[in-house]
Amino acid sequence: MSSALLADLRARGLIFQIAGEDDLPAWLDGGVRTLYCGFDPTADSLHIGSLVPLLMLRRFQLAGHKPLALVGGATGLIGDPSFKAQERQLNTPEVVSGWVAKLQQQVSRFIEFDDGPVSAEVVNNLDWTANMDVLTFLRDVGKHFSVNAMIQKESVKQRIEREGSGISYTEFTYMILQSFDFAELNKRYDCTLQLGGSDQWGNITGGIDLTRRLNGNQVFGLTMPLITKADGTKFGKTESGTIWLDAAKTSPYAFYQFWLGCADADVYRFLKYFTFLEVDEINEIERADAERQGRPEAQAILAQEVTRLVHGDEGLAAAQRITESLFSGSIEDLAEGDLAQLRQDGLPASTVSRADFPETLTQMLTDAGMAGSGKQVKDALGRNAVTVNNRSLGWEDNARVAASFEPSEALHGRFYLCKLGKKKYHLFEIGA
RNA sequence: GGAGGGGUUCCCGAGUGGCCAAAGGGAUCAGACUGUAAAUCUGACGCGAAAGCUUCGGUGGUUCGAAUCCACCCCCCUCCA
Repeated sequence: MSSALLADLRARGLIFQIAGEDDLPAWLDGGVRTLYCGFDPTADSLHIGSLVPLLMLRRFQLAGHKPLALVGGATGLIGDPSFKAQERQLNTPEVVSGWVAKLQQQVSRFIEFDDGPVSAEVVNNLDWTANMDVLTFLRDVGKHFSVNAMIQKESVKQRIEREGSGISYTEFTYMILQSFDFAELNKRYDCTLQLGGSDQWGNITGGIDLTRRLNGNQVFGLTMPLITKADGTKFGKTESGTIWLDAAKTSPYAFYQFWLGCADADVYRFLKYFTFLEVDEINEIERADAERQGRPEAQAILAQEVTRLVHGDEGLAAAQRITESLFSGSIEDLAEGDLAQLRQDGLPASTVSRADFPETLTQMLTDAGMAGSGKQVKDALGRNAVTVNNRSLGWEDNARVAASFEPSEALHGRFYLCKLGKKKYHLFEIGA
């Protein structure tokens, strides 16, 4: 039943370390097991960094195990110091609980809740920590931890040893809290496996030790590799910031574009990490791409698969509609309804009335969010990198805003598709 | 509580009285080349169309002139007690 799962995960490169490696395959094969992975509320949405663990829960579920998604209502109040260079700012309980509610909803999209014995559940560690008093915590939980061992953990080492940083007692306690979660889930749900990113190894093994001491049970841990990019830059961030899972924060279109822009050197690896396509299938794609000249197909497949997983068929369709019209089609062919639809679909857009035109294009495009400052627009104009409905504008047009948005050039009387550089589009809807 | 080190533009990091909007690197943006790639090369990179305006932890002061000197304050780190 499940050593096949481990083999698949290994083939995908999704396994970094396993605690209890010798016994885990047999344990998984022996029946329905409950496993969990935690997600701390550090923002009002998860970002794509959480995608691998989320899909991992689903992979286990598909293989016949019961996943628990833990949203850290308690741990989110403390802050995980693991491999963080600096102490983090505490968020207020109100803010955190608001985030918890959002994450619970988000997490739920990736796992199946109505699936018999392997039905997923969402749990919150605030449930078993909120009412625990300090003395009980210190006596029943803290007593099992050796500070000597804790300060040896790689995850907090730089905070303890490196000059220029430090760690508060609060954050130092995080590991104990997370360990307690595992022991508690073991007791409540018979949970015997914890998943996490490789940065969670220290916290996971802490939980394994505590579970053994508190409950006398052997439990397992599995970590996934840190997602890296071939060029060494951080995965999941772009020029415009974090790629969120929330459609309101990162539109399906932007999300789709993110994956489409994936480097050749990364794309096949990412297909294995982020999709449910079979490894053989992915290898086949890679071979086909290698034989073909020019543009590989893998990015399009990756973008399609992941966007569908996160935003559903509708979100994917919207993203592809926009992409198609901007990069392949010609904008003159777009029907009036299509343009309105693009706006609906999440193409950056704004409505301006002629009476409110600013003095300069630099102002107008900066206001629209197309550039961070007028200087950037100036630079782009100077290189003929700005177009409005396919007509290129130059620096000399800067003060001629109205002339740049000639009524006679409007699409369907009111739309102007403005492009800055090669990829940045903005739809202006201009009324009288 | 004591001693010492430090806080510079997104990040790292130079800069100890004018030549400093502040070296260098990274990141980012734009152009060429391309595949809406990569690598490479070029330009931009506090704000502003410009005139000009605002920055070097904070507040005051010295000076014709301060990121640089002085005073006080805040924050961080290390060691000692």
